[in-house]
Amino acid sequence: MRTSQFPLQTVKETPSEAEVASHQLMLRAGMIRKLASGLYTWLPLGLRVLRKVEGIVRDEMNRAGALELLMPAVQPAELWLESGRWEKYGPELLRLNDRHQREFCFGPTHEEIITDLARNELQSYKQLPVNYYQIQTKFRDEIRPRFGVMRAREFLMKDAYSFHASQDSLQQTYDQMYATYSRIFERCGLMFRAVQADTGSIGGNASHEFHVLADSGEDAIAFSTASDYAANLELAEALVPAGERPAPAAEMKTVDTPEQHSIDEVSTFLNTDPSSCLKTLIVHGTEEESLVALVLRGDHELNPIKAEKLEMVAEPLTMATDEEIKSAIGCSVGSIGPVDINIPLIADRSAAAVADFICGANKDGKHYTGVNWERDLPAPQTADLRNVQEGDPSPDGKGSITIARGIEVGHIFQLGQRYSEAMNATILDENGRAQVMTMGCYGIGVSRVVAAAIEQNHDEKGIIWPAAIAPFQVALLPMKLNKSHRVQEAVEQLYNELQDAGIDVLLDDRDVRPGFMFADMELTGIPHRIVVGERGLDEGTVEYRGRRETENSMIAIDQIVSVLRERLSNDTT
RNA sequence: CGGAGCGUAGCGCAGCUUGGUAGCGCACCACAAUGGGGUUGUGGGGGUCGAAGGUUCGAAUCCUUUCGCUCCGACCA
Repeated sequence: MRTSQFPLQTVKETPSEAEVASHQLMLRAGMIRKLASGLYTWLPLGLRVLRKVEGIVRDEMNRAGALELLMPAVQPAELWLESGRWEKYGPELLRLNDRHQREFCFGPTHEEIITDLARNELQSYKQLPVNYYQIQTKFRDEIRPRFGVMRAREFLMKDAYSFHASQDSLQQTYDQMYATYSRIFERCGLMFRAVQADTGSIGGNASHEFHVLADSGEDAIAFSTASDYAANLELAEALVPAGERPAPAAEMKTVDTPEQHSIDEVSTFLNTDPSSCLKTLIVHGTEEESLVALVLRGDHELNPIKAEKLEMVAEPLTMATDEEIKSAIGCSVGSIGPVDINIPLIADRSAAAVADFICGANKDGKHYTGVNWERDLPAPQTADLRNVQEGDPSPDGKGSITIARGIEVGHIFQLGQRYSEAMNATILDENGRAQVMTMGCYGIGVSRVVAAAIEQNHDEKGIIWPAAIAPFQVALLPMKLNKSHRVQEAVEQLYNELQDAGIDVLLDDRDVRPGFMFADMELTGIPHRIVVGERGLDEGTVEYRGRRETENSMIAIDQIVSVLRERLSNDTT
């Protein structure tokens, strides 16, 4: 391809709307343009990358024996009513009416459609297992679209759904998809981790998320230093602290703590450590107008997912308002404590293991010190309520926790019979009896992978593509193209040779100054660059530089194609 | 949806407080010079100032309404 035929729509200035690196760079490099909130046009340069990711995904899915199909993006309401999700899915579902006022939605996912297909197409256990997939545009009316195509409303997704006669069979396909996903992200040249995940609203048994590791990622992931344990922070268990709670050593006293509200303020004021303070959070309970007190160690953070799984606690988790707290407990937020509190109380397991602690006295401006469970107040009901922290023991008993950030690009689920049962998707088993099928589902955010790749691989000059998904593998830059016949001849010949070698090459034949070309090629992230100029030609060489390198190397012009071919084959493995 | 902010040329912004010819940089077009890290000069094209209504002799500017977008909190590939 030549830049004269493939214009680079690059811009020097960063559009003000873009917050994160990938969004800024995708706009600046001319990969995408925004049409409206959460809606993007993929320009030719961006589409080349999207198609390459898509190609890898398709290739690996096919290799795993999955069958590609294509379902409609617009779906009739009936099926969603049948599964119960027409009500449940809420405002994120874009609903439409046709000219006859029949109700439809634009598909945010396709469980209903595929289950409907399966119940019609599949009659016998002999047809199982099957794994159908598609690569298709989805729409989710996100509350807050953000970060360009990272969290767009319309996005490209690969979604797969498998059907089984047994849990064993599901487990086999699940394991195979786990391996397939690993291969896909490896081939994309990305650093990623598979982590245990919450099954969330979709429900089901096992679930893993695949995260591209990047400091700007929205999710926190807990890893073990000594094993392959990895879990979403939402899910990672904080273990019961080892050892007995120390015996009380101090007298319980009331102290004045004027204007000291936060744990930091109180612990600094009393010259102690946050870990010896307990904080008490008041949340709404399941019962009408009821409140529940959650007690955590001062240096720990509440995990809302864990909290809202408690029977007593309302889902979704909401904090009580200042007024509710004032009227129920009689003090303001900064002075609440577990002693003599008049609402149900649940303590985090770590908080229950602290002796001689400091806590609010349920009177403004007062705290207690030297408080002890069982002596000064009853031993609490306990639960795992907190986020794990760096340095906590790993839940699998091996090593300790480190925390990294990631971007969720894939998610695999064992759905079980959630949809097949609701929609009566059955097959006949060996005994001729109807049996509800067991399902799995497997998603990859194809357009998000593109953004995540940039988030993980960029520098101050621009994008640095992994070779397998780069829009072009090699940039060919002639110096003084319009002034030098020698350069012209050499570069044309090289261009043809590279193309004949099956290399994706972009020849910059614009009449622009070299600095302009360099800047554009670096911004658009083309991994390999060749400069052809008079200087080199005198010696029979061209200049080569990899996108991550800072120095040129001179390579004989008759060697360059084989050198490149070798580097590219190393890149893609 | 709640809170904050912004809408002026394709992009980045000034002008608004104190009403009076709509500006700057980048990009774009033409010519010339330049030609190995976003070069320079000269000349040029492009804006119903988000929209509607009001106040006024006169509104980008003041008032009201409305739409859109971005950011901070609850969803997910």
